[in-house]
Amino acid sequence: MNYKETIRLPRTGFSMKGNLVRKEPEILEKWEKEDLYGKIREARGGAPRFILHDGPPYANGHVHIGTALNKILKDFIVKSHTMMGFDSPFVPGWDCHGMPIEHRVMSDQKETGKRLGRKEIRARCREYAARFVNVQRKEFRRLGVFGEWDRPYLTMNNDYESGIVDAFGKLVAGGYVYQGLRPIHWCMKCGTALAEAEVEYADHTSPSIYVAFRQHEPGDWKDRGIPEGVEVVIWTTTPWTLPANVAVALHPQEKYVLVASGDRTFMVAEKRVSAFMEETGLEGDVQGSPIFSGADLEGLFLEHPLLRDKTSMMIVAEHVTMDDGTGCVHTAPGHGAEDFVVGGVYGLPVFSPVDEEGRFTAEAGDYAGLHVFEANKAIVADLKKSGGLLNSSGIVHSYPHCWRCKSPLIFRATRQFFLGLSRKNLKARVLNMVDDIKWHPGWGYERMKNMMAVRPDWCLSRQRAWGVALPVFTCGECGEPVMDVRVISSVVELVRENGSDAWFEKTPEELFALTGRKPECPSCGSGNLDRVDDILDVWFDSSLSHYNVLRDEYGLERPASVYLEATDQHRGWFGVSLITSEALDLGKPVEHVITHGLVQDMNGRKMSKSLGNVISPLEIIDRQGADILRLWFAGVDYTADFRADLSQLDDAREAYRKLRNTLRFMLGNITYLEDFNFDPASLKGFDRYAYLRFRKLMSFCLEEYRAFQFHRVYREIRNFAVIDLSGQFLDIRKDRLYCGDADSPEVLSTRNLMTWMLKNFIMLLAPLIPFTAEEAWAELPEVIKEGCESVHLALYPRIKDFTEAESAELRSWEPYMEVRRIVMKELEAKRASGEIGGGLDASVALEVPEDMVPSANGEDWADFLIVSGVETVAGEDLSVTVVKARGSKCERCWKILPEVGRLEPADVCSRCAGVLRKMSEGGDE
RNA sequence: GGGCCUGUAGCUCAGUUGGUCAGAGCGCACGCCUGAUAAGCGUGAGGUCACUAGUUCAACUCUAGUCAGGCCCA
Repeated sequence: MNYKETIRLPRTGFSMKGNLVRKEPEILEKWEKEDLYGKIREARGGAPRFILHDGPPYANGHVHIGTALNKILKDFIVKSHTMMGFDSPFVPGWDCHGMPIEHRVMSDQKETGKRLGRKEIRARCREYAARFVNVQRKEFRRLGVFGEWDRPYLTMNNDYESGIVDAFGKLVAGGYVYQGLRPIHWCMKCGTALAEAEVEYADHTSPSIYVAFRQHEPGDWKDRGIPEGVEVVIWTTTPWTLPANVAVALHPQEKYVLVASGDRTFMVAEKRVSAFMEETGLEGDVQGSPIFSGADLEGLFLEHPLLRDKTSMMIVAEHVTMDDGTGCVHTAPGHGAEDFVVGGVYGLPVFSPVDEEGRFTAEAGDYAGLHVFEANKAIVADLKKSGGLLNSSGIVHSYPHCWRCKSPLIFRATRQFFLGLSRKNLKARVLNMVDDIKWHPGWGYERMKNMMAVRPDWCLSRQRAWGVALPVFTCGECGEPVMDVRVISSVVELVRENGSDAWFEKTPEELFALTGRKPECPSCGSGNLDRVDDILDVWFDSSLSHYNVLRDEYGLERPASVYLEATDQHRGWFGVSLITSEALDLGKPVEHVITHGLVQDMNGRKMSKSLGNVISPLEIIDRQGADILRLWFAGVDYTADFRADLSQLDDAREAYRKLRNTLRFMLGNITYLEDFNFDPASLKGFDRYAYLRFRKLMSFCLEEYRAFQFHRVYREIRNFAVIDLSGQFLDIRKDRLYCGDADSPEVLSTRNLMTWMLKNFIMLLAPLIPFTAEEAWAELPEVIKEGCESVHLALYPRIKDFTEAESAELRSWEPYMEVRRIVMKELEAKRASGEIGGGLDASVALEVPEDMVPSANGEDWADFLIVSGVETVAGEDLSVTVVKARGSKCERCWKILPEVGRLEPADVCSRCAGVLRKMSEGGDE
């Protein structure tokens, strides 16, 4: 007879196939329709706060794998902490200003051939940024990330811009802001500064000259053992920068030698001697001694080759190479980026006597009025006359050009506004703040300390259009900067009402009129002020998110609990945020800073379109679903760089399938649950083991969620599903759940235990795979959901630590599990020899220690081993004998037992006969 | 060149303060089951812990260096 109808097979609407691509959008829609996020906020109102403050991604392009990883990790934290009982709001943000967007807009404009004004450019940039905020918002939501998507913070919003101006005013008032010179790429034809992204490199023919510098104060040189009359030789391709020369840089460790040629003696790097003599055509002898290192010469002075009243200092710098030139590098801080940096170290003046059109100013003496490239000839001629010129030729090399007009660029020092890190001991204060923040992983501390310590003053001004206007003036008479705190305060209001555009629409008179005054230069008293039309560095924008966003208006407060960004943000957002927070005297902006690695391809290379190795998260979502992507990310240790390969996605999918099937099986079995009444104390046998194991899993996972170690959560959950549930508990308990007496305490307590585990298991999964967890939650009977309509509203239970007795109890299972392993091997051996098929074909004879004879730690031995029968005897050594089970197969539970055939009905075992009898009496099922 | 980081089975990860720590899951191979079935169960084969040299009675675990790779600077 077929007894299938008399057993409780799993039944559930939770399908085996995920169908995530179809289901996830439906769940998303439901969440939004029912305002789940709002309900979570409401439910956690008044709970302890846990604020993850979002570092703003750039509003350009689609979400790529790196931004997806970042937001998903953030979501893991927010969701897990929400379920741990914290009020954990998430306000996403976007960085909207800056070069990349302006560059895109300008490129589009270049194609149309139209030249746009600033107002138009800004409007188009705003439109562009807004478009991609919308694109990315939709994509982030689709990833299952919860947050205030309808009320994000945008750095281009009036409030935010206004806050930037406000903060800038406070920094001015605090004395942190100063004007100084700094060399930048400059297009003489367009008369504008260029950002790095606007520079194109192309071949260009430049002069190539070798110039000898004479000793200044030869006595000082002699004191260091250098003969009088030795000349130091430099090589340059920009003769016109020689008037701005203030130093000659040597490499500190490289060797420098003397070369006697005719009646002169030159000094060059040992490694460059032959190239130097070959190119200049000079003949001479390299002297074996003396030999100097660059460091030996530091601090000596040379005569300036062109300007009689100036000198040039001997300095050392690591950027000096032995690849070209003489190893002695002409240094003009006004005309080179590296020169500027090393000049800063020595406190050298930034001299740059060149105007916007590339003509020398009066400061250049005889060269005044000459265009710099024309001046090359005059300078070469003068050097020749003075004897300083050793050789002059030409060189074709890669040279920076303007992306717009294609003409060659120069480096030119311009007046810029800086945040002085040495003002009021700011850097030291920030370094102290670093001590006060917790860094995850711990080495983030060292990295931040080291980076902050060598950080130069922060150049805040940019000669661009798309950003927040720098609210300052310069005096038209004396040229001094005018940073008027009262005007800035008024501009704060102006910008709050009208955005930063308003600055550009008003004259200095109008701007001063906001304070009821007339323009006046505090230095010279002139009323003739020029509005500075620079914008602020975009890093300044994002650095102020703590100031603009961690406040009531967003339902947040400072300090935030956590910042979480990729490791490149140590110098970036983390660093600049600390600086402004300290400079504004606000204390630390955050308690914990977490960093994750960058996503690379399988070979550790950066993903880029040109390499064709890009993995798109959107494609994965479209084909597999967001939960698969999330599970993939959950499995990796994000503290290291993440080498992403599509093959790993197969593993994530496999893990998902296993988790899903395990959920499905349990859901299918609790269909028969009537009352949820879970009492751990009433559990018996193997149920106790499963219970203790699950408790251990829970406390482990909650601890790891607290420590932001998601890959450990993932590993434990996955192993638990594979080993403890699928391989052990569910396999062992299948017989009881299917065939046992429905009213028996064994069935009821096992079913309650399983229900309890299932509910908590879904909750553990919820932060990682929020869609699937929600889908499973919906299948749970109302009685056990305790009124939570969504799993994301549920709270993790408090899990008690193990008592000594419980630890001992769990340990007491080890020998039994060992017996089980050995029996499995024996069963396998019998299977291989064809004696048995399934485990129920077998009966096992065990020789075990005396205390193991009565039962498997309170569990029925046969059930524990999933065989038809077990006989135990006490023995010294463990021994396992597997034989074919004797008796007949019970047609209901499929065990082979001797009593089958002797009862009524004749084809079932005694347990099943009893159950059948009861069923027919009770009439149920 | 500097600061910081990474390198354990094909893949993703465990391996507290040096001594049964060379492990897990997946994948793979082989087999079983057919009442979780485009499921489920079992068994098995895979690593000289990037490399080299030290310290030590003992090193994946400590020290130094090398190689490969990453981020940020220069």
